[in-house]
Amino acid sequence: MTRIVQPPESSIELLTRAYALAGVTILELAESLGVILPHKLLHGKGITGQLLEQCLGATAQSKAQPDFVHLGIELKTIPVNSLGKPLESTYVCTTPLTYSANIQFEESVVYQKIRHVLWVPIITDKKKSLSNRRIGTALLWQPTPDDLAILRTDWEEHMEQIMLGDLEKITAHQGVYLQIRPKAANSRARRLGINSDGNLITTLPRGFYLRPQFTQMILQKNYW
DNA sequence: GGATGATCATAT
DNA sequence: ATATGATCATCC
Repeated sequence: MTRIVQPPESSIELLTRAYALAGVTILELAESLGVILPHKLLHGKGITGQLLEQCLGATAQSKAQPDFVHLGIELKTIPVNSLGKPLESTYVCTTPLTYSANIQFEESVVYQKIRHVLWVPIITDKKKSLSNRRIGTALLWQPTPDDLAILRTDWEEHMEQIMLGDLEKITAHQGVYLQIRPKAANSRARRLGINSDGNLITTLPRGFYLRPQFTQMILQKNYW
């Protein structure tokens, strides 16, 4: 998608733009941008996030960088029910599977993406169509020290398992706030990884995700 | 009903 | 081919 909106110059400007979208439906947003919505969300799972990126002036890249690089802010749309409860987990970034060097949590892509997030709730009724989902009140958020302590521990445990070459032992059951799940076109997709003997292997691509319990806590703490 | 593992579209 | 944008589909 082409960018027709200039990037916001400050976090305040970004938040002001986001607030102005509260109450707008996805159909209205799409029409204002001249975008035709897919008839089924199955064939346009990422469209909501892409519409928000476009109208908020995100620096449209597919990189391991926050959406607003100059502000260090990541944009996340999050589907919520009428009570504000998240309906899905939140993808963070690709999980490195050939990891070896000594890297600290604060240097990780996970941290760079999570340290400052503009959450845009999308009020969603899964029985209804994408077009009548409605944008909620945005929240500019940073993790608390307690949040960070848990996220750091989760990340360290995941990365240790990867460094030990235990890729096939990874399961979504692991991690308090941050989990690892498949992130691929399908279950036959393969990426390079390292096994417990230190040899290169191919394995299922994975991504880091935030559990809904965590994002629910974020939203409810900040809206209530 | 909620979580895990699987999947779809697009940009680069 | 891989990363980002996510939600779907099935199992418990």
